[in-house]
Amino acid sequence: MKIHLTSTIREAINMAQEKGSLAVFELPHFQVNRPEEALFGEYTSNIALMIAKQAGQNPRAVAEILREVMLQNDAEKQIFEKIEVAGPGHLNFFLSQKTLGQIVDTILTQGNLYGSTDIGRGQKVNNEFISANPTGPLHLGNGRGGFFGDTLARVLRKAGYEVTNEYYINDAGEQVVKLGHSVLQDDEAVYAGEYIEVLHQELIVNGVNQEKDARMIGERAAESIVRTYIQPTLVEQMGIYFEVFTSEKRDIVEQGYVDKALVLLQQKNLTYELESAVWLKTTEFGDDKDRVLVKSDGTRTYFASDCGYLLSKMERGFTRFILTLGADHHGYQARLRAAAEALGFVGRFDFVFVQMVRLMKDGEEVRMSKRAGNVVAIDELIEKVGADVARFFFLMYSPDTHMNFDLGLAEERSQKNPVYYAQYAHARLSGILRKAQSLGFDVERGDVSLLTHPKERLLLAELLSFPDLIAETAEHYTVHHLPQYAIRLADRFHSFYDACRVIDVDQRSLSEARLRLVKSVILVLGETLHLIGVAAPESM
RNA sequence: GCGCUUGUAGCUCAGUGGAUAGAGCGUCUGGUUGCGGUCCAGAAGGUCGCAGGUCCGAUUCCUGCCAAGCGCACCA
Repeated sequence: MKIHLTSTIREAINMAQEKGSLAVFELPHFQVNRPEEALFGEYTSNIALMIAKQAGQNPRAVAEILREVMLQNDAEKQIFEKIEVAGPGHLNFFLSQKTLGQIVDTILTQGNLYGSTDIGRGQKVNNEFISANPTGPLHLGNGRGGFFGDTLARVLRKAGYEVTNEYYINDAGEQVVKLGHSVLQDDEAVYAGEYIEVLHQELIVNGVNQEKDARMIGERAAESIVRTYIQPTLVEQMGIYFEVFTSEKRDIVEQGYVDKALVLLQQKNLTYELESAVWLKTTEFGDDKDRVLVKSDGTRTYFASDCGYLLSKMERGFTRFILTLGADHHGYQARLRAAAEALGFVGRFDFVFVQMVRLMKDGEEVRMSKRAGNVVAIDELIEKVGADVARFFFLMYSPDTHMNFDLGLAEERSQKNPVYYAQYAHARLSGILRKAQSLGFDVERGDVSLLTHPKERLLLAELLSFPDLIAETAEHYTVHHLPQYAIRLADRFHSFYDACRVIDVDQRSLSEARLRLVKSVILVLGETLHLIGVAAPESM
């Protein structure tokens, strides 16, 4: 609708210019704002003001001119009920009953596909997220990034992108050696927690061969952690599916990607030797200092592995990389971007940084976890508050916010939690439909032009904005707008429900119109909950 | 010292170059014996961190400062 209105305005401006009532100028970029509660339509706030500035005319006069032309154009289409000029030169658009009613037909025809677009058609997106070191259970930050990446993938797919969810396992570096020492429980141990105890028992005490090499032990422990903690948590608790798990050791190093990347960068003359180390000229691509690829002792850095990994992604034909990282990794952005460019990647490379989550209880931060040692494991939180609550709660907030998750509140007030509010609306809607069907109402044929109540119009306007929500989220990764939309839609529905009786045997035709609206809301709310990744229950 | 992120209602957080800055929770008042009360309507509560700048207009953009979190390796 946003785009539709924009083009309608554009058309009006052109016509006014042709008639000479507006000066000719280059049309600035402008947007039409979202539906506003007080109005049942949409409005643009600054177009007339912007034009007035360009054309050197009075803002209110410009708004009047636009209004006249648009009303003329609209005579046949009947998109608007009225257009008014208000304030310092704002145009308010009130959508017609016809336009609003059509949305129900559209939704019921398109079903789950309502809101889908093809803006991403032909684009292969690599969506890498979590990629936690295989040195312990997933923590809260991993959980937040995981939910984010997963829902982002769902939205991108709905917008027509071909998305590959990918998890990178850093199983070749020093972290694995540290893990090995930890499992051996020798002087160089760094990780602690119940899971280390378990691994110590399995691999050392009950180990078949008395292997003491830290790297060997670490590699075995890492495999075990991925298999017994990380993957079950992802699949069973978090509901996240990855198409690809890439092992640094097996898929990158042993497949020769690091070597290939080094050769390629050398051929491009983007490396140099200094103090017997090999450096990549990342400063030529915006980094603030060059980075070492091969250390003076001849071993490769982690960054060299990253270059190999980027090369492997490039060979798989992606046109866009999305990399969701913990905020503590923001320092890598410049060098990874530089590396991709140096290797010849020409697509879009987006970074999302997820800020840390502080778990609060009784006003104090909860730092320790029985299972995971000095961090809190995501599956422990899910066991406490449930997967739907954890997921919805994390997704509600922008990744930029340093969020405080109040555990006490989530546990005690679970009935008041927004996720239940949205789910309850879905259950209630479903209940209405069931009842209507059992009473023999025709839920297919209602005349939507009867939906003229203010609460009905507000609900319709909300449904109307769903496709914009999908498009915006796919473009700007504003995933947190989805839970907010679910809450707002549920809110509009409850308000409508309170004011408008749906099932009424004395007003059959009105009931049938409202039942079609109810069906539309079920579809859109259900789809929103599905994208968020929580249940859309038909009863609770 | 440099960099990234953040600073909006009592709390957790949305939002925006424009008309009276929003939601949930909490507080207060009312409604609802009716399609599922896990509901609805309303009220109170804000110098949008501080100070400058750009602009007709800044909470939004720019600069500086203050505060919080996180980074600044030939570690991963």
